[in-house]
Amino acid sequence: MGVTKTEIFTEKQNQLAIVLKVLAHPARIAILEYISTQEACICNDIVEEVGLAQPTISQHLKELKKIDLISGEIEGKSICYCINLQKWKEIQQLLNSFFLNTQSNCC
Amino acid sequence: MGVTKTEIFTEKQNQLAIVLKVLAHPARIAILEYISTQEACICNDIVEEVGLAQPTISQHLKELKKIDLISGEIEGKSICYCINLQKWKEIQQLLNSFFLNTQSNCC
DNA sequence: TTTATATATTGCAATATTACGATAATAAAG
DNA sequence: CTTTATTATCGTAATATTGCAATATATAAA
Repeated sequence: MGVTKTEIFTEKQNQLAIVLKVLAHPARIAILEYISTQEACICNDIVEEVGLAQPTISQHLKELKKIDLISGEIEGKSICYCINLQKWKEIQQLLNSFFLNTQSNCC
Repeated sequence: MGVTKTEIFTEKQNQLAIVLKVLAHPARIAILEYISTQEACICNDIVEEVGLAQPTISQHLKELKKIDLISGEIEGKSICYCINLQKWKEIQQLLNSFFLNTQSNCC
């Protein structure tokens, strides 16, 4: 089939999976890392930095925006992408509690 | 195309993406959570617990094993699956450093 | 050896993802 | 208004993922 059976899982499990899925691509990891190193907000050279075609980067940015991980503000004719710190920390906590709650207790 | 251009990314970016991809499915999250709640090592009722067909669960377990996140020991006619704590902590650290290094400094 | 139980593998259909060329949309500059 | 630069969208090809029925494999019990 190719479609995930979300209905049999909990809200939390699905949400965590969605967030992880967005993060689970080297290009999107690279984009996030690159944005974070930029002093100013001028983040329109992601295309050159990452090395994928412009439509591909645009698509990846869209996915990051979809879960509110980054936000884009129009700055002249370019757009400034920034990490949404609140969401960032939210995800960090989501992952932390997952890792803390899920521990081995055998073997 | 549909194939990720791994060659243009760093080793770290690719590794992180692979690990996140494995975790990025509600069924695999559910499996890990279920295994962690089991007192003993007898973890062969994952199929009933999660609610997917047996071959599907087997496939998900295979992916978790592929990155060494779980290990399966033969115990009679069933197999005991356990979380690999060392790998678990390794991933946790990998994620932690990613989240610490990647922070917003604009907007 | 036969039967029952548990897990793995194979093969396949449905859907999702990745990447990019072509093109549209938007806004500053001339 | 036209041109230029930047980002978004559309359409499409190649590949990956998800899920399951059918079947294979392996081990314990009878």
